[in-house]
Amino acid sequence: MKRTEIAEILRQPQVGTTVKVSGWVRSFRSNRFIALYDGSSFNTLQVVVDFEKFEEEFLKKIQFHACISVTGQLVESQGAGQSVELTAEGIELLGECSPDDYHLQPKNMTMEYLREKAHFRMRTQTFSAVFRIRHAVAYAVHKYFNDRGYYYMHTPIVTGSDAEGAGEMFRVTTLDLENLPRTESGEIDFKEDFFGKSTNLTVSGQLQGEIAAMALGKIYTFGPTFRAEQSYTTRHLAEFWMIEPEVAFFDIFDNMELAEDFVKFLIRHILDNYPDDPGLPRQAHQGRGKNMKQEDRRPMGLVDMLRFVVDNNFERITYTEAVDILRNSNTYKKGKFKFDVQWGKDLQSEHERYLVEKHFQKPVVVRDYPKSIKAFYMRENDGTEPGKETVAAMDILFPYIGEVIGGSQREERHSKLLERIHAQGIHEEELWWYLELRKFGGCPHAGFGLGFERMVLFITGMSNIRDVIAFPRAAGQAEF
RNA sequence: GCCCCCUUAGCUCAGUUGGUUAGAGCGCCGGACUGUUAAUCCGUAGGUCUUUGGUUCGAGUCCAAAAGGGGGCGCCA
Repeated sequence: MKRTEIAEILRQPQVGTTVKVSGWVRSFRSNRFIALYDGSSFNTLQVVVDFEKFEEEFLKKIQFHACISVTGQLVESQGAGQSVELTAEGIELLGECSPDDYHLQPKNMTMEYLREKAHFRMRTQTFSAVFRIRHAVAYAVHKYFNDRGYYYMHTPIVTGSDAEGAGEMFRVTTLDLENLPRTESGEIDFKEDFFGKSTNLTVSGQLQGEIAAMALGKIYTFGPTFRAEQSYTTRHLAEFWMIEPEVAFFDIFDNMELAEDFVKFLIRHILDNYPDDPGLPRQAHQGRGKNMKQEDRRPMGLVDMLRFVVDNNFERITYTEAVDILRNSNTYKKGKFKFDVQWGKDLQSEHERYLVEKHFQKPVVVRDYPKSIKAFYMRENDGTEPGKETVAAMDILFPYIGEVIGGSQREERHSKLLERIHAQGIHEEELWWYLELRKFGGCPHAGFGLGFERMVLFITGMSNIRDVIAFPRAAGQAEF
């Protein structure tokens, strides 16, 4: 007999029919009621067992997270809590799960404990919900761009450029580390390496994305990204997924509009299509308050906060305005910021959090940052005071998770770009192709990067980014 | 890279100013019950207090180092 997924049974219960379901045991109550889930739904199907029909020894093996197949008749439930249930006629034990040495238990376990048991944590209600939502957000990303005529580009994972402008890179090599080939002058001879040159894992698909935008007009990338930073925070990973749209003829304002609309679409997609799933992460989200300092607690429930973000316009300010707001704040005047606020210095997390959580109490888009603190490819703004040059960069700051998007209008003027490449000590030969884009049929364009896991973190209300990716890679951590 | 915190039963935790035999809840195991919703009730077992070294008459408790974990900062998405 062919098995039916639990989601299908719950969606359109055919009372009176005989069905076969397969799944894992979430609980076995009263030696009579099995709560069975198979991943197709957030909900379980109640299987009713007449214990006199089965061997006692057999029923004892139906334990927490054991895997079984059940054949039986769907009937209307006599109990409260579910409308239909399955009367078990035959049960097949597919996989035992002895609680003696099994890692999980039907009780609250800490996120830290489950992180160490990543091969089982998706079986919990919280993590299965998180990964269903993760899927849904990924789907929404593609839907959003596809519906608007964007093309999905696959940019390379291995890059020969070490000037992508976004942090430390992981080296990719097939050289024998015990016996490195050397040039006459004693340096490592990368001509002997697999690609005939030094290569790394990508830190951004943006530069190649720009190539595509200069031909296809509107593109986006969505792929793995690698940064070898020693970041020990709840919002950094060494391997994460990033979405990077790049659009020809866009300026910084078009870019901000796209970013806001896009992010709201993602959240709305989850609110509209997954009304059940946010439930458990929401509990996690509110429960986390227990060990938190008062000032760090979230005042709103998760769904309320998601609605709030979707229903309000993001606040838009310039970097210069942000500095003014911060310097005029009571927090600043009382000397309560750890770091000084000064035009020309980058905003610190505490400053961003003040703007978002205290001052505006909604997502904030900050633009026009000082040229000196931003990447070489960002377009220099016209008409700024000498010494106060800015670039058309923008960051979108969210409550609790900070920067979720970073983007800019790109410098499309060849001479300006070359100037900045030189000023930052980058070898222009590295970027010859990037420079040529400005020489031959270039145009104004803009784009941004959205940290996928940060978005999922925000939407699920989880508190550590390592809990929204199945197998987190971070400094000192690559198990599973 | 810098700073802080944690490590006691399978899990989550308590353990007073250093003082006899280290406790609880849940889980496991055994039993009872059988229309339950993390079922309930009764009972049993379960600990080299992360490791190493030190202080002390005496260390789960104090000190130092190591290992593992968590958090903050920086870097950013």
